Amino acid sequence: MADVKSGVNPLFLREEELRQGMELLFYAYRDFTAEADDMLERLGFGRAHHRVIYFVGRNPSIPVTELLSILRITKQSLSRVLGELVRRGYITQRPGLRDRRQRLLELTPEGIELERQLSETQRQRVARAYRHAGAEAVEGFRKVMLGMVEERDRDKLAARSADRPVAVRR
Amino acid sequence: MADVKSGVNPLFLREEELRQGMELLFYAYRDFTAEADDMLERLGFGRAHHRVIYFVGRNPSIPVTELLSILRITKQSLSRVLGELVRRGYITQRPGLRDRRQRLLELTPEGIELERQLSETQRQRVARAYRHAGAEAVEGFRKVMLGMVEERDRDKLAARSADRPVAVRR
DNA sequence: GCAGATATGTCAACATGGCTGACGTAAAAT
DNA sequence: ATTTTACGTCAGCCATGTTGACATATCTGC
Repeated sequence: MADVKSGVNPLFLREEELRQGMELLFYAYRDFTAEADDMLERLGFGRAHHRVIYFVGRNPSIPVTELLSILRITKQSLSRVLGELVRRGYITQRPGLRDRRQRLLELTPEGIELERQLSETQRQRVARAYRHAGAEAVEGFRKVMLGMVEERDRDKLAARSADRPVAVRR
Repeated sequence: MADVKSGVNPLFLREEELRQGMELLFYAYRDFTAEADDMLERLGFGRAHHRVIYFVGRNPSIPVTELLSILRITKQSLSRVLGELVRRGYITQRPGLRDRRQRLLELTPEGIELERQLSETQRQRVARAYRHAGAEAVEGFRKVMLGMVEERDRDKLAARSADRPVAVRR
């Protein structure tokens, strides 16, 4: 009775369902990044620069180590792109007050403007998808996506929907 | 009365909501790929090899051009990884019957086994996220993700959930 | 049947962005 | 006083993306 063709096989359906989810991740990420990549190329930057600009803009005064733990790359890889962004005037570094070993990162006004432009198409893409799918679907999207993320990063992300400061840095 | 702190500003909330969605994409993709990348490295392959193996396994007898249109890379980039996979016995090529210019790609038994191993952790991650979020959330996830994908690829993906062959190739 | 388009492959050269390992300095923590 | 931490830097390697040019086989349209 293992009738594969009729789809009564729950294992087959499950596998198919999971593969569809995997593919959605691939396709969505592919298209999510494509437009910003074009813009970056015209500026002589790459996707790595965008990630740094994005997360510095999102976490003003972030120390280097924390940025590394978000990006999950080595400090050498980061310092290459970070150095360019600092030299070209998009990011500034200042020593931490409590811990003067730290270099706290901030976007300059130019950095803020660049971040805004770069993320604009991406925000629009997400906005469009949210609008078409509806509020309930968005809740489901968040739940599932959060479940894909490593546990140690979940709180940080889940907190984002609340209307309160997520972290306090001085 | 533009009280930013109290969150009554709908623009602020919307922006925050969208940025959270963007970050979910980044974090989920980062963690979705990490485990398989480790396994690939041990085999002397990279993520690009995985993508090729995955989509060839998913679309048996796929011609090269179609694979290129899925991956959105140049044929030179593809031919490098594809060549290695063919040489190392994970993929076979055979001429198309209707169009003998085509090289239709198939996984060998070794390729099927490798694909299974590589995707196993990813399937588990998706399965876990689906299980914890529930069926309704999964529907929402699908809707939103589909809305992020370029329109021309949506049909192909949406059809996947149905229990019928998606394409017929000979 | 010929001309042009298409599917594929290949070569050379280059850029981006990962990685490792080694080493150095300043400041904090014990 | 020593060790640990935060950060930076140098040199070099590898994977994977790019462009442009060119070759071959085959298909399609007139």
